[in-house]
Amino acid sequence: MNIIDQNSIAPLYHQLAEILRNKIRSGEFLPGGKIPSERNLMESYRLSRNTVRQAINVLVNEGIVYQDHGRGNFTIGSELNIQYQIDILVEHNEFLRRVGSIPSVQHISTEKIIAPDLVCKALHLFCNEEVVCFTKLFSANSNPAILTFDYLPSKLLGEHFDTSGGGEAFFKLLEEINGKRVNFTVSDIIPINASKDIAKYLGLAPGSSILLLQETFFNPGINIPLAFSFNYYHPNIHFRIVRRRSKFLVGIDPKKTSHSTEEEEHDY
Amino acid sequence: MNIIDQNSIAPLYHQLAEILRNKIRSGEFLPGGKIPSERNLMESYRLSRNTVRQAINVLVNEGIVYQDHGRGNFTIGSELNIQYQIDILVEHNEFLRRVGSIPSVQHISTEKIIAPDLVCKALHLFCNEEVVCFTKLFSANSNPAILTFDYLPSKLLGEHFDTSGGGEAFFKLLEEINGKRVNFTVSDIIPINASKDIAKYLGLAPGSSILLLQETFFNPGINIPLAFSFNYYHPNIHFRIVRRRSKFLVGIDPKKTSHSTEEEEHDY
DNA sequence: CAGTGGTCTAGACCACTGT
DNA sequence: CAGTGGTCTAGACCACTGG
Repeated sequence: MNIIDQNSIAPLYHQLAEILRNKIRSGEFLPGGKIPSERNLMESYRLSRNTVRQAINVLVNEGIVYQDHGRGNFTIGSELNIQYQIDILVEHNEFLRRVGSIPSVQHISTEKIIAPDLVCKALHLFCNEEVVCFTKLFSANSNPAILTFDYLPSKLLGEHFDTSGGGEAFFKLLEEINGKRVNFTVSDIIPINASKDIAKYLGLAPGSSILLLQETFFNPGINIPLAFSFNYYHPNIHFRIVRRRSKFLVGIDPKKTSHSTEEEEHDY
Repeated sequence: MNIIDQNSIAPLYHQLAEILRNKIRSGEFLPGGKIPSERNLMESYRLSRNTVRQAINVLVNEGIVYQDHGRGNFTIGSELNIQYQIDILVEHNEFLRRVGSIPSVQHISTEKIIAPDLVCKALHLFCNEEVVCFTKLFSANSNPAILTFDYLPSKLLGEHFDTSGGGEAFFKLLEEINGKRVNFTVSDIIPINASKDIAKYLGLAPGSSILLLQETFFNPGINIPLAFSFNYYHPNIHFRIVRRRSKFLVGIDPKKTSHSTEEEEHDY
């Protein structure tokens, strides 16, 4: 699929991003190497410059391409490949797949319980409200990778209660129930020592240092938390971040606001 | 500064982003509230729609604005404010300032040492190469927040060796020396138990669970690591991530490639 | 239905890089 | 200098939301 389909539902910039992404993954564009110039891509795919740039922007945000003014656009070197990209919302299975693993999910339990304090607070519930907790273990190549506890208020679940619910992404369940698309989540990354139970599931020694991701799911009408998750990560899953430097000050009360129409470039 | 300066060095979209950002911070745009529509902003600031969208895109990427098709653009609710945004590269001081703290830096030491193994590997050095290690403690409101160890190969430093180098951002030093702009870094987030030394600097009990950020600095000609840092974070510094859901499949070898010009929308 | 964001085009000029 | 990415405009049409 190296052709843009003008009639596809998928936007052109997305199709082009997909094409370029595949060429990077397949090695057709060498790691650290140059990709065709934007004007070149315009002609090759019969797209406007803005659309080409939009596509490349997607790849830049994914951390697999970088741009160098006056020189060109380049792929990121192979040793810098993302391990766990944390600023785009896709399900755990997809993440594991992306780092080259064969993912699998084991459904451990589905229980109605009184919401733990933290969950209560995160979901704006009353003290003794009931939630359903889905417990799952995601594995990569049969090795335990992520242990998840997903909490959903019983009142939202209604008649949907279903003890199976195995490999499904939590998103999908949320959307079936809620009718609304979950379009973002907010997570805190917290370092903890694994409890005996958690360590057992992840195949670690009790007390091992691991990462806990506390995630709250929101629907488009924000400020209304829908659900909450604890995600415990096996140390083999690396959280890797590409931080790009923004060219201009991303400021809060700049120190020098005295000059009226001063340019704002700072080197942070 | 609510006016766009057409003659400023700063791009128009950046100026508009700054204006909107300030209105969000000041509370002029209520938390969770709607901001003016894009067409409205076009008129108010005499900008084209694309430029307005580019500005808003900056804020979306910063996690302080979200977009809702057909409804409008909204600010993120106050309780969701970013604690530590990890996908834009600014110096630690600026981060601390952004979460409402008064930052300060204590320069602890500058030493020439033989590169530790991890540093050697990260910087592609020979086994016994010499590096300079800058140790600093960043505080927020006088409370210890981040302990950093910055490593730079001696051969890059040349005559610049300077035992002071206190509060300067590591970036700036790198750029002075290297002449090139550091434009991104790659970091791994690792959970550890604080050693006695580290715990002491951060005012914690030895063995406390904390986050370690191992960061490698690259210059635009990528694949050439310039420098390396260990950053130990006090648990009071929260790492918070906003994950947005991408509307389209961000795919690897999609399972269904059978259909020739099939649309690619999937719900991950 | 009117109003909103989402996508796209065609064309322009600027700033930076390397030869 | 030619070639590259960076910014910007003016205008168009689509898709989604809500009354």
